[in-house]
Amino acid sequence: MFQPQDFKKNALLGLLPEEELTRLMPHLEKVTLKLGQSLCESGQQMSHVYFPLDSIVSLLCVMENGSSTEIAVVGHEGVVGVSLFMGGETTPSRAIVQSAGDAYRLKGQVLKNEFYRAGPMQRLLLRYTQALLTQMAQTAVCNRHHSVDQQLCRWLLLSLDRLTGDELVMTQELIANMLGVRREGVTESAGKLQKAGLISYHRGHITVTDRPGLEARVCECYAVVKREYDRLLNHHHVA
Amino acid sequence: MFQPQDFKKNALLGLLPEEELTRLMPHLEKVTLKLGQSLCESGQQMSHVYFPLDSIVSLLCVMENGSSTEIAVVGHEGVVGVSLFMGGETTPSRAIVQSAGDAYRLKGQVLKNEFYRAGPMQRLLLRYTQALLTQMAQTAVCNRHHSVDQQLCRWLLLSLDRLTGDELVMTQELIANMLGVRREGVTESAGKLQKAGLISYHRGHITVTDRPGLEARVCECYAVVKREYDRLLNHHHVA
DNA sequence: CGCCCTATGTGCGCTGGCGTACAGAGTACG
DNA sequence: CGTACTCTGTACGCCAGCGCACATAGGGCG
Repeated sequence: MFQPQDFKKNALLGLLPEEELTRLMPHLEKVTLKLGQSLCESGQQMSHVYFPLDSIVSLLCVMENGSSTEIAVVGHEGVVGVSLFMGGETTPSRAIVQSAGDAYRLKGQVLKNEFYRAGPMQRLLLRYTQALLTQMAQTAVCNRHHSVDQQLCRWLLLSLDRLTGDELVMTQELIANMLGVRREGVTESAGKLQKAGLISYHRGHITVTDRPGLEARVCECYAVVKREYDRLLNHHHVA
Repeated sequence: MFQPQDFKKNALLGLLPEEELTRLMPHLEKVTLKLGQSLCESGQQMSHVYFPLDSIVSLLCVMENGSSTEIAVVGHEGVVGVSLFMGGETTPSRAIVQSAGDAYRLKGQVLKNEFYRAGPMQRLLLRYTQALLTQMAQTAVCNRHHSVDQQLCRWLLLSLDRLTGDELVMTQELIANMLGVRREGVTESAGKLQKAGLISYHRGHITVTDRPGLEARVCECYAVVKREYDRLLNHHHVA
């Protein structure tokens, strides 16, 4: 069954001109990503790149002692595996599925062939990579200067933007791993948000009940990143 | 006077095949960068990209309240202005000269023309951008998990790698701005390093006297980044 | 139903880094 | 040569987040 609108659930695929998308379609393979699944271990070569539809993937930087920090998050607006077309083939970071869902994947070689045509796909992927750069930079600043409270808000909003509903399936333990803080710290911050009536959660399920409230409480980092994504990835730029 | 070896002080230019370098030469303009000079303000379009020779440029993320954090550092191994060829034209970060010295610069349009030939220059710049990604990611983790002591070591080593001598012209105040910490924190950490005999400093001049000592004390972040730069930017990859 | 495992809540002492304030010491410059 | 400014040292209280320990509670599953 031919479903063009299905591809377009991913913003990058959706921004491709018809010609490019048609060329790629035969190679796009739909897969379901499970919570916690690893798409890429540190330093490992990826066989495919992934275009999430309703799934969310976290890029993590893991340290020798095992503690980790999320450096960026990828959802339907992006692609996992930029190192393949950037030429490095591998990266020192891990890619973990943070929210289960579907994605299209493409064999690395197919993507590279398309990329090296130096057409719309290349321009699009490079713009996306720049957005990713901004996200990482802002994450670095946020880690330095902002409280766990604010970072939790940022994280929730970033996730929400990449989901269809308003519920996240995610334990506080996992959030703590993402943010690189203690689980107890997340418990405390989440408790505040719940008391303030912004979210309600229960054993691994978080429901955002007052998104504007979250936005009022989040640090500027969220808006900076969002603005940059909007600027870099809209239809004006893909002639 | 024709001085091919001069260009090659910058690793990226040095890795270019003769043909590409020859094509660019007429457009490469040598400039002297002064300490504290701004090459790019947040959100501003750059007219040129800069290939540092013996100068060092810091990429900073500035926040609304004015406090800032260095997210990456660029020296003779790289180029300032990746957003020009990545397609975004601007970035939300600032580029400030951290150590005075020379650089070659290239008009934005000339670089883009070369980039869109999709030849060795493009591959090289993309590999460099990936290295930059790694540096930012590692900076984010380091900000989260490591002490000011360790971060100061990392910062000193990163700077040292990009200088010819073993002396940095840099006040503790400026270092604090880079690391996004208090000036007093830097004073304290630098004092420890001096007592340990690793560095000696005096009113804006820091001399590294025991580099192996610094390397023994630095966190893993330094090595991760260095390894990735070495891997991505060596002559094997530019066929 | 009862057991166990997982998720969350809470409390405690500790410490690193913050904000602030101020004191000495170099250095530039009139 | 003296003054003004910059750079560095030090001290104090404060607090966010850490590490640890342990208490509850929900849910799955035999």
